[in-house]
Amino acid sequence: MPAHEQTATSPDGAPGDPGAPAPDVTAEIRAAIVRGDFAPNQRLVEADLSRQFGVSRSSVRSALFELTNEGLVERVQHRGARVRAVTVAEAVEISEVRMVVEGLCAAKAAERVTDAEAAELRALGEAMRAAVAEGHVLRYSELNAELHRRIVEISGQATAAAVLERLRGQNVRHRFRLALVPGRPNVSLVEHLAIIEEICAHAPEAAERAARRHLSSVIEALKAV
Amino acid sequence: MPAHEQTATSPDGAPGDPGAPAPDVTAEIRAAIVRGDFAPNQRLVEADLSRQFGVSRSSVRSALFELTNEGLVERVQHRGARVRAVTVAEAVEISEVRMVVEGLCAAKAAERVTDAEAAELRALGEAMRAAVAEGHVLRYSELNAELHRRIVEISGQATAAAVLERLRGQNVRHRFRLALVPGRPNVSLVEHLAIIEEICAHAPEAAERAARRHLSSVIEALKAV
DNA sequence: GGCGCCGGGATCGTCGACGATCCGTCGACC
DNA sequence: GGTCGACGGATCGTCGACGATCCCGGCGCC
Repeated sequence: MPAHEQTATSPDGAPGDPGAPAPDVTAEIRAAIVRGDFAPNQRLVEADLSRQFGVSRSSVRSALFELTNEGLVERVQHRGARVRAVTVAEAVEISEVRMVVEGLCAAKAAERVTDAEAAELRALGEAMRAAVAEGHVLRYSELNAELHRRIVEISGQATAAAVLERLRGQNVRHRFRLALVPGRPNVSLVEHLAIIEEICAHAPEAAERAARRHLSSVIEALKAV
Repeated sequence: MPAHEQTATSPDGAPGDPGAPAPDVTAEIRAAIVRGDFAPNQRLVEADLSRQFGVSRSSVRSALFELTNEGLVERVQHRGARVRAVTVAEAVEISEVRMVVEGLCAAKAAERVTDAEAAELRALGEAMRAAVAEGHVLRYSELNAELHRRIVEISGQATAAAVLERLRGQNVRHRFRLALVPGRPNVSLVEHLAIIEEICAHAPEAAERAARRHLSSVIEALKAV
């Protein structure tokens, strides 16, 4: 029955199976934007996307709303949606907010971290060190995201987590570019290790300072590009 | 032609004028929640709201989505929406995030504030002082919101502004209760004046500390209730 | 020749109906 | 008597169609 297989991810003109649990169009469009299939400032016409993904216009519409308040899409009344182009200035602003909120999370994490979690963080740090040593930029980037995510998790701040989640999605593009700057991973690594150490030492204020120092360095690097 | 007039605000069973520019249902529901017409945890059934406000279910649906990511409404797949009840613990979390973000804004405002804006802030401070002296709690509360908003505006941080806007909406209820604590306005007033002074003195770090001190005090007051 | 007005096309906002999913309840079986 | 499974009501998610709004181009007028 190979002929019956259906590529749920392929955006062809499939008739759309009414029985299927509606594959998440939001996720698909988001992925397409992050991946670069939809260029910045490209218009996103509801009817087109509707045909392209094989779902109704309502679904596309709702997806575009969701992506709008994730900050990936811009909408103007009666004038449609387009992929949001995040300028460097905006990326800096976003990172500034991230700086203070992640600082808060680092402080809270330092207060609440358990021994098991501390060990986990240290293991992450070692993995990052290894990735940098071996020049695995992509791997390092993943671990980076993982570390930030894990710290927020340990902090137990649901509100901050939601805020950061949204902010982070907006400058995936700039983040990419940043990881490729020569020498950048080394600087970044040291800062990350410092954050880990302060959290494991249950030093809230020092952890906050370390987190802010790190993001501050990210901001400088952003400005330099 | 007085008979043709239509009370756009009255949520009766009017047939709904298709020519009308669709009064913003989102705003109406939001107002109803903030005002207390819809109690916390009350179920918000799309069909009911649809009849109640005289718009189609799709419009109500879209409004509920918007309110959901403003944090005023909770939604569960296939199980409907209800008014979100913000616990004290959540209100504290929200205020903690506000603390660091408003701290950032205060610092940026201190860097960018012009003389005209400084004068405006000082005038606001005086108005607040007068309101407290005369016991105008409501007036003070309004000026309070105005001050915070203005500082963010001066800071020029659009991202931070958006984040704060959303956070602020979520604990309107708790904010109300707080203003009524005896002696609270006096404490709050002093802190506000300190923020204003540091901003006007172009002292970013001091301004950030003052803003954090203020929010920190708000958090303590929240916990005490 | 430049400016303002007006139609055509494209696109969005709104609507009511259909199918799918979930919860509560009743009945049967162990 | 307790537990499991099936039925029914309620509610949500999705769909395609209609009307409204906006931009773009051509035409007339100054």
